[in-house]
Amino acid sequence: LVAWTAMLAANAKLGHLARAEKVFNEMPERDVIAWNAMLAGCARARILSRTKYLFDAMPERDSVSWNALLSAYALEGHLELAKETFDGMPERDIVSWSCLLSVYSLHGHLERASELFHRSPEWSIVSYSCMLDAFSKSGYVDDAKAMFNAMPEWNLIARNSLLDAYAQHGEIQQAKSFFDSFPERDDISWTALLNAFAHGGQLSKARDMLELIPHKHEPVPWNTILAAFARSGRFETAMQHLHEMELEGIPAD
RNA sequence: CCGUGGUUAAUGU
Repeated sequence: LVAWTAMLAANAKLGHLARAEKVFNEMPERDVIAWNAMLAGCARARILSRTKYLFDAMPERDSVSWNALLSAYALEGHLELAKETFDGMPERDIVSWSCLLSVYSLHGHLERASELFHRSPEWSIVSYSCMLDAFSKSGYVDDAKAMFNAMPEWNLIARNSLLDAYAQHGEIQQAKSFFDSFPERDDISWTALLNAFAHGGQLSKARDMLELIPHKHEPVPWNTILAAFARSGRFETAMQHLHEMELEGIPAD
């Protein structure tokens, strides 16, 4: 059962919904975790009707099922349905709270996010990260930083979030020294750093930094620079950059 | 106290 569910979840995660459903249908038995995996697959594929249908058809539901449904509504931008789901849950765990918080954060509702954060019975690293993003999105870099400092522990996502806050506001020095202090970095860290230089008016420096990225052929950092050239009205440079991308074998998507 | 685990929540164009 564990192996079947792992297969199911892997297919669902890769977006192979049909294969996931095939596994689900062929499984000799299904427990609530298998149902939840199938539910999450539909949610990720953004087939809301199927997600809701599965949810209603499940023989039993736990908080993971409810959280998956909440998350499905959030993905589709149905804030009210997400809220109704949250309110209608028989019990709310720490993920339920951070899930609804993420909905408000992602959609830029700082007031609602803040209210929910303070009403939460407990905070996880995700709750803090969501609030950090909510502040950052609304332009409150200092509050984002305060939220970061208030966290009991930090991971790469939290660090990337604050780095992105600096980057979005073009605070190059802050971003640079913060980036240098990271115990580990991923492509998102690098992209955020590029963005700091791009938004801080040092576009050619940002371009040069593409060469320093460990995974040089990730398309997102290149697209970031391309977008920055376009925003600044340097269309000739943008076209040249696009040509360089072709030469590097980076597909323009 | 720490680590691990078949399903759900947070970061870049």
